[in-house]
Amino acid sequence: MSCNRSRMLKNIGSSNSYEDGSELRRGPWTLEEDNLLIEYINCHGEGRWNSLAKCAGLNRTGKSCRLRWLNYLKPDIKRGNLTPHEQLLILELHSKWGNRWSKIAQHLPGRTDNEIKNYWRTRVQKQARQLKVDSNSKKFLEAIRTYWMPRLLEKMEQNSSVTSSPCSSSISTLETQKFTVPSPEKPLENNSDSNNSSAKIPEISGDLTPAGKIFSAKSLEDDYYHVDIPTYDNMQELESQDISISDRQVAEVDWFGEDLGSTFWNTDELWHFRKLEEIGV
DNA sequence: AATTCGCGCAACCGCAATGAA
DNA sequence: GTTCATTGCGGTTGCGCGAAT
Repeated sequence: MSCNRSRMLKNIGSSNSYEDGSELRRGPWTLEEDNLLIEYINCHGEGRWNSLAKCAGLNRTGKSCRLRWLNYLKPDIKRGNLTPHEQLLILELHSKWGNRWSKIAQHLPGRTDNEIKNYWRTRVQKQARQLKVDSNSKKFLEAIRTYWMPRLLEKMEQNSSVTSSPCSSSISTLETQKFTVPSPEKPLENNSDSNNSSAKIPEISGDLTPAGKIFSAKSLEDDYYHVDIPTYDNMQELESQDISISDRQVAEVDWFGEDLGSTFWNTDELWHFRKLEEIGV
């Protein structure tokens, strides 16, 4: 929800009472409250949220102040839609750690655990519902690996070719050359044949850029294919590369104008996926 | 034009972990 | 060692908005 939209909310929040009789506010934050919180933290720093709430003149719980600051007001919060790169990272890290939102968020600078959690619930679980499978099931993970991730990599390639950065285009070429996207015509053969390596996310070897390292993957023969989880350090290294800049640029020009979430599974893919289920793959 | 419905997201809640007194 | 306050985390709720009917 945008800041403006937040302020447009008609509900100005309910309230409970403090022991001293003053009102304890709940619900959406007002512009005035935001300003009070920002000014106070700018002067005194964050932490000790309960006393902060009182000293700042906010009739809010410390918890509420902390949440508002961390999820919305903090200066380094990145607003806007998640880039394909970030989405891919979320999918990867979730397959490794599950619902450890805060841990996942640590690897996406500027993104909050709440945002990632919301993304998972609204976008990813929506895909699972469409496929009529549990979002934690092996089948769904397989579908993510087979369809979703290659699409994200395609998107990354498209984005980087638009911006035509030498660095970013080389990265995406490196990745997508080896990443076989099942064609709508022949996905069953590829996916059902365990000896056919074209259905696998292949091992990426050689000298990789930071982005390439992040997404280097082993064969899908493992239940859960391995990815090198980026450390915060190489995320920062990545942030300094052209690829991340171009990602951001693309995001800013409404990359999500096309609803990525709802367009991942076209009719053919859904049909093939259900066929895979029928034959017990 | 009015109503319904689903989605996205900010905010809240409960619980566990941590640390100070 | 115990109690209490604070912090952090994951799950859930509720509301505005826009699309569909």
